[in-house]
Amino acid sequence: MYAVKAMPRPRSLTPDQLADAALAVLDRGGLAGLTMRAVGAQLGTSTMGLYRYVADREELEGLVVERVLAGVDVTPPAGGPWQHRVRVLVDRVRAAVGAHPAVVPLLPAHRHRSPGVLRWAEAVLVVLTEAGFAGTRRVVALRALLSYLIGAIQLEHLGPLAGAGTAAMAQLPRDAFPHMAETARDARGVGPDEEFGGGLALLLDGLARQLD
Amino acid sequence: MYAVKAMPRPRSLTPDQLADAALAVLDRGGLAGLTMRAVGAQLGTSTMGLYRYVADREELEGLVVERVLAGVDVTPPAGGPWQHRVRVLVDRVRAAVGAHPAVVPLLPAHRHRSPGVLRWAEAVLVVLTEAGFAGTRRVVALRALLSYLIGAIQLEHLGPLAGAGTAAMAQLPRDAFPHMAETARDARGVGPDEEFGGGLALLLDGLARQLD
DNA sequence: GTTGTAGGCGTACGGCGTACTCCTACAACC
DNA sequence: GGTTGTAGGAGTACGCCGTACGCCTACAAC
Repeated sequence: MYAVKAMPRPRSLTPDQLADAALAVLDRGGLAGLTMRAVGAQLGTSTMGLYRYVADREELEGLVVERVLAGVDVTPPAGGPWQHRVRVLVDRVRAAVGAHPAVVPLLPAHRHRSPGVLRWAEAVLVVLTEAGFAGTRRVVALRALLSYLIGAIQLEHLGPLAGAGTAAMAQLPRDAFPHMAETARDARGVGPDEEFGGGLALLLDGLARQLD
Repeated sequence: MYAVKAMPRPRSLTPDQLADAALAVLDRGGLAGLTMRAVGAQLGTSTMGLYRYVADREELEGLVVERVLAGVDVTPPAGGPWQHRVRVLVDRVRAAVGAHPAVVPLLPAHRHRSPGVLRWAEAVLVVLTEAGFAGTRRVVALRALLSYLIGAIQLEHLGPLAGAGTAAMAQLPRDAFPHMAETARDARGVGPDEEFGGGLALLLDGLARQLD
């Protein structure tokens, strides 16, 4: 090992500061507003200075996703039936994302390299394992929960049941879309929590049936 | 009604041609390659000529999504138990998207204004209604199926179980992620069809339990 | 023919991500 | 405390992107 001849100038930003700044920009201006220039300005530094910390914009997005997910408590809930414990873990993610809706489009692409997601998944697996799942069933259970979570979050924020889409559906020609029109009218009484929780309950019921 | 004094030059492109060209570009170069210039070149026309047919790039993306979804047969399967009928409808969407994986990132944003999705949803509702679902339950059932479908498709194409993510998970430190490491090893024996079908089966089981 | 409308095309602008170059601050050594 | 080497910081510039705008032209209706 060679002797170190000189140590460079120390870094003036922490990754956390960078992530915070990027998240602030994202919250303020949406995904389209999340540009290298905007984040640089937010930090009071030059645009290109960011590249000392991230390789490219994609990595910056990853930091933002991680920042949002870092707010999720991944300690498995202590007591109660396993369905309740899973639901709590799932709801925590939904709540964290709900606090920063603009990250929703970033989730699918950055999910699989997020340490936060790994820790969360480990917690879910703890609960599932204690409930009696193992092997292929456990694999499928985790993936199904993750699929539903990702999909439902996107539906909720990119096309909410209470949104214009449902209103338009309610006015579809009744002859061509009889059930859609009726269902859209029924949907007016269903809130986002009820919708999300109801779908999750279906999945959990399906899982419970496997344990019999 | 006033007499028409002159009729303009007729259109030289059909929306179908435009959608086909855009889909070809997307299949060839991925989402990043889908640019107005590239689609113009594909059609042998100028870039700006496209704006005679679409208001902006977003509308072009919508055409592509619609084109892919147009390949989905939305006639409800005739016989068999309702679970099977739903599964067939869901699988058709998965197959259509699987033929053009690059559209996956476009699905969430364009789903809610796609006539193809409306027709598909109507078909699912027909089956659900005949199975005995109505009111809020029917609403939640449809949204849950859609959530799972959207989420599972994205997981499948943006972070497949057979991909690098799972391999990396299998090598996680066993002390910090005991269940993840084990589950990742278990996952090596689970194919994409088994994964998708297994998760869907959980949802359908949960729905079946509601009917009792 | 003549006419009026809309299609086709090219130019140009602002904004993006980012490669590259220069200058500078600073920890480690004598 | 001066010297030195390294990496940080800032700025410039380039090649993309989407798209606003204006000119010319093809063509159906009269």
